[in-house]
Amino acid sequence: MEPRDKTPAPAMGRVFCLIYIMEVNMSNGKKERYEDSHLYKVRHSTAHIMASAVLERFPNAKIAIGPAIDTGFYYDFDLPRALTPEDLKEIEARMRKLIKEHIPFEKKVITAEEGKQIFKDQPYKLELIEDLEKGQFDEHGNPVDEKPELSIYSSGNFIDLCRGPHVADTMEINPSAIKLLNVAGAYWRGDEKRPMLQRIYGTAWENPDDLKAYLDLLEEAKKRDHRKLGKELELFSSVEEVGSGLILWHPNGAKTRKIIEDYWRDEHEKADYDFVYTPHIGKAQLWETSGHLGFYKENMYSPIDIEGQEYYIKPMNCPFHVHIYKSRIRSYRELPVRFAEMGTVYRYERSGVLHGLLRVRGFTQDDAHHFCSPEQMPDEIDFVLNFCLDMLRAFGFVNFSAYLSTMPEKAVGDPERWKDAEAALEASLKRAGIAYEIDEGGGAFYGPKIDLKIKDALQREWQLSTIQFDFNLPDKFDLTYIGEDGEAHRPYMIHRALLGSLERFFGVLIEHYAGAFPVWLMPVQAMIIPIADRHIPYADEVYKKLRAAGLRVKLDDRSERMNAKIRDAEKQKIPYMLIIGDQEMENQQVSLRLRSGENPGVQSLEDFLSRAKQDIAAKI
RNA sequence: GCCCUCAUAGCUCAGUCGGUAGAGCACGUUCUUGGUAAGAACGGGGUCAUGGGUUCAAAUCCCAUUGAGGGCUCCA
Repeated sequence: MEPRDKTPAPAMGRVFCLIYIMEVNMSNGKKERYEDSHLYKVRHSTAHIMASAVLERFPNAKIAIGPAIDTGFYYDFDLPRALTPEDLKEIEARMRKLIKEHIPFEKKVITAEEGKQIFKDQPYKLELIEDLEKGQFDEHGNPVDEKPELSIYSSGNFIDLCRGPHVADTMEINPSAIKLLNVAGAYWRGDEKRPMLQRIYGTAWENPDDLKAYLDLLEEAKKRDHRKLGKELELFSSVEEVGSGLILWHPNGAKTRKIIEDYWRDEHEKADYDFVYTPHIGKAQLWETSGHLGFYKENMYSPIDIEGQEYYIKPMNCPFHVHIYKSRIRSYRELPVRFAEMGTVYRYERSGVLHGLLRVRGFTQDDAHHFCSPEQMPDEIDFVLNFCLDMLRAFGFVNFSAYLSTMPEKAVGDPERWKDAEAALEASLKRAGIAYEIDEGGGAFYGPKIDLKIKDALQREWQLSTIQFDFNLPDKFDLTYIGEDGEAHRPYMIHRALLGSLERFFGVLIEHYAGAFPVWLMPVQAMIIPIADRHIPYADEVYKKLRAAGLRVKLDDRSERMNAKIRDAEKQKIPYMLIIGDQEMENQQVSLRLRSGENPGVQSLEDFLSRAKQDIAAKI
């Protein structure tokens, strides 16, 4: 099956942070851990300065925690009223003023008693002290082994319970390299049952140039936002009347989706997958057996009554594929069996988590289930991992990393099989040369897994693919194959999604290419632009020839100026513009302009076609 | 689901102190027939998200609902 912890909604993954800094380059060319870097101290210290500024403005504010994060820092406050953008400006101005006062940061080790006295008006700090006193949790609520030393840092009038480290003095903070970004709600200690605090996010860098580079990157990310481009390029929409998290694919998006699906199908065909189709609903009993009603019910929609029987809309495809496997006796000779399906599933997601194409309620997984013998398992993993990487590479993703999640405390299945499976997964990752981290105990209860992450053009990481073992469903559905020995054996089952879901994959694709997809994926590949009406008959001839040659081409015969037509085509990111005027008509040529603004110029139709075909074949 | 913010023409947005609406783009018509990123004129288009309330009067103030955005939580 594909229980809850496999696939959050649309697609196995989430956006990680914008720039994921693991290491920082130092002036001597060496690298150091981010947590040990000066920048980390700068950010953490800037968070304190911010808290100090907030307390000046709201003397009764209750302060919670304020760590450095990958691209800056935040601090959580309990305030008498909601913060406004004006407040942020004001706070930021005060911070600059404070920084320029060259305030030193001073550390002092204290006892819990002293701490309780110092923070007697700060309930959140008192709670932290009590937890630290018990030696159980650090300031982020993470469990700790030893009873830690309590320390406070003071900077000017501001005192905070803090482990540090900090800069020695605000001189080390460049007041022109900080900026407050936004306010958001955040639960105290991330617990939705506890009070909602106001979190101020800010960013801080070593110098104004770095700050500017970061803000530019945020700008660039905004420009690439798939929701914005989806509207501009008429790729998809979702409307209130239909329902949130439900996607309408418009003709342009549908065209690209079909190309993706066709390619996917061809590759699976070549790789010995068998395609299957399965229904959108299934009886309650099916989901009872699979365990979904036990473990996944909160993500499933209410049942439908059909002649007194309960049916559920499918949140996953696995039980259906399992039944196809089960439809007759299987021999070891036909293993591995691979069933693939673009399966559309529906999952309940809380309204607040929905996000464009990246987190939706109805989506199509590029799903498949492999059934193999234990002996075949290492090869099968190798195969599926490489198949996955090739698939992603075809769409222009070349940087990968992975998480390998191993057996959790609560797990089904024989620990020996877990070990085998984990070893096979790890060996495959090594052979494929993928950098991976091990998430110890992070596997699903039914099997270990590999989650693959890709890096996009802005170096943002996205998790799309997942390859998972399942020791649960073969047992639940009593799957067998007849071995050489004539006995029934339990097959291994792997499920995998390469693109994740078409919705999410398309969203990532849009952002990766900023809508300017490679030619083979573009809904419209070439726009023919006649300069004057008298060129339309020849332009139409060109149009027909290119269409006949298999190019997706359009003719712009509006009574507009050529410049306007070029502008519109560029805005639609159409790769080739073929301009046709008197010269071209006379010599049976076209004048080629690219969406990059490059102008290869006048050429024969044949030359253009062979160029286009080359680009399409090269997937550029 | 929770906190905050938002919802005005197909799109992007303006609309002051409460006095029943504007721009640009897009669209339509006409003119224009041009050489590598916006030619011109005219025109159509709005129950100001929905439902209540306050008020002589609501796009504007209040409440609820729906949807969206930034986060949190969930997903892991």
